[in-house]
Amino acid sequence: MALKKQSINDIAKHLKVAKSTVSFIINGKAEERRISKDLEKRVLDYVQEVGFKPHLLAKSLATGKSNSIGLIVENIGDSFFGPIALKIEEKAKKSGYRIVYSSTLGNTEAAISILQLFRETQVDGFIIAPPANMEQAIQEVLEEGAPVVIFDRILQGIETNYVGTNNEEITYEACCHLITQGFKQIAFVTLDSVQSQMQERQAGYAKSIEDNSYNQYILEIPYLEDRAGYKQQIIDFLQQHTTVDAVFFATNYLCVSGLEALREMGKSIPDDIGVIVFDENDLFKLYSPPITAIAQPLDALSAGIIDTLMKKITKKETRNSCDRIIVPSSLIIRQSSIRKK
Amino acid sequence: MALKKQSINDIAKHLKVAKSTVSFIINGKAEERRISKDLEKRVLDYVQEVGFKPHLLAKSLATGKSNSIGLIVENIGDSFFGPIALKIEEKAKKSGYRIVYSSTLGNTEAAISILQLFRETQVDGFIIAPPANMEQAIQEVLEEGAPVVIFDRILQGIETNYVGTNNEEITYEACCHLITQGFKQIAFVTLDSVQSQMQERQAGYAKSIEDNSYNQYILEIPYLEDRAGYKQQIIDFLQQHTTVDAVFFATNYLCVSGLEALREMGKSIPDDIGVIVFDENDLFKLYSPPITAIAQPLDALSAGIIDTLMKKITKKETRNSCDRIIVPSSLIIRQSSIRKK
DNA sequence: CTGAAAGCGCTTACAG
DNA sequence: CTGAAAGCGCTTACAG
Repeated sequence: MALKKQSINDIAKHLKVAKSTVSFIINGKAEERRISKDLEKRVLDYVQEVGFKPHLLAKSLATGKSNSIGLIVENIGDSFFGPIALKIEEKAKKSGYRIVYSSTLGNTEAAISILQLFRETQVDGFIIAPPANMEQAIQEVLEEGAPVVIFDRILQGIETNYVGTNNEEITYEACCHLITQGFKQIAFVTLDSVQSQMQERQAGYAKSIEDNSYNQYILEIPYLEDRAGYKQQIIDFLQQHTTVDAVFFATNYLCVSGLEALREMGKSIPDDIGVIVFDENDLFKLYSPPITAIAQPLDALSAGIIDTLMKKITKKETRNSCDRIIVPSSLIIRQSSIRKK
Repeated sequence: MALKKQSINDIAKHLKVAKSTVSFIINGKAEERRISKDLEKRVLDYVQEVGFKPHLLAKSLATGKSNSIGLIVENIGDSFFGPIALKIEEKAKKSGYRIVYSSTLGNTEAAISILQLFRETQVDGFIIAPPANMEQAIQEVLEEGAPVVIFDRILQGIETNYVGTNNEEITYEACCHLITQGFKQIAFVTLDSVQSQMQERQAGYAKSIEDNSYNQYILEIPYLEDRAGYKQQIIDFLQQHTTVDAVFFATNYLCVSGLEALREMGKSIPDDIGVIVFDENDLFKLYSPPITAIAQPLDALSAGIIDTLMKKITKKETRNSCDRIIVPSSLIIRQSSIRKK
């Protein structure tokens, strides 16, 4: 039953044909190479019989293609990156590509070494949600000619494909919604981060506040691997700014900690304080009261990502064409941001 | 700046030494091979200068090792599998291994084809949360001598390493807790699945009910890719069994749908109905009221998984030794299962 | 102390 | 219509 692994060589020997012939037949080039139907069938039958599996590594070495894509996200366990990784994988599979993934946890050095590793293993393309300061490392990859698609956040100064959402506009819209509801002292809780998506969200917030000549209350928290730490900083901040009557959380996990903080402080939503969060998940939907959330279109994003990458991988497009795809998010208004009359 | 890719051959030529010598030096075997410090330095310096990166695919082909591990989970976007994948990745990285992952979405055929693909790409080992009927496919992998660790659910009849939790005991404990609190008509909402972990959980439930001569109310739902469908089935079930006063949800996503169902039905927790869920996440912790949950020890599980696999990969242990590691979960009692006096 | 050579399993011009 | 040969980039006995 358990036959020893067969190589293309073994097959060729057994059948007394050249291994090049076997190779052509296996790869469906029998016709093109004008190999006789007879021989083709003999080879195919035997291949079937011994359960021959080509050695993909060897194939990759010979062809220079690995049929794999390197996916670098911040945290595969996160409620944004996890589901999007799943969708990317599904779509990649349809094109015959597999995914090699890794989480950076926001650490630039980790991200760079992952990138190196992926380069060394000859992935055919990269999908990256880059932490700060990865410009140069990614530039090197680009110079080697490998296609890369950046998503979620963009990097200044490097020419590559990008898929993201309308962070600034949708945040502006969300904050205006709060203002319309009568909230006046709106805080913005974000990461201490130069990442573009965070900056854009903050810009949207700032604009809405300025439009109405209100005050800005901004809490910037350093990225922590241990999320428990966020809660205390949010509590401290809210205790310092007691007039704040609404909070916009710029990421899902900041909001999770924020909800814990508000609960611990005994604040009631939305009576004491209104809440909106960027990103959507089960928790926000089912929380009491349900939390108004900005939902990114995971399907459209992942489709944009994989389609762009595939186009670059297969078409060998002219180097300088870079796609920028912006898919709009939607504001899902729930009780947490509705002022009772 | 952008130097063309150097191979070991280019280096050897440039330095006018044999490529074997370069290879030995790069792999730190200079001493062992008694290569002169002088030559070693010359080579190392040049390697540094041109930024040589070894071609890992070629290396793998030559050595037969890929330094990669295939990880097959049910759903990378899930609140159990996502975080555990992250931890596995972190630990694997420390041992110099990278992870190639894929989600099965509970589909056996998908799982088998993933397994095939991973075999063809010569991963050094497998970590699998198998759907039903994968025994044979996994058996074939084992016969090739590749180490595999099964987790979350076990497969009957195949001899391999397994890491899991004490599903039956902890479910029994959780149900007894409900009973102690005075709940008498306890329902068990589970998947229509032969997977061992689901069976074990159900056995724990059944035992607790039998111990007290109560009635069993069991709802078995087929695994759906679209989780929205669960909610209606739970509503229907509860409407048929109006005497049910507590529900045990056997997976996190069943509970998410269950909470939606209860909300839609206007049932109040725990006054109308008590709730316990297998698996822990932010939602359960922050729900109103907080949901009593069984928390699997993600750190211990992932450590068990990766340690076992590494042991098998590196030590080339005698084939027949199979580790079975059971790490106990803990019951986190919260308001959803506490009867008000 | 160092190098020439065979080999890992495949592909693909090239020649007949 | 089919095969011999070189090559992908590395490792590792083996020989000197």
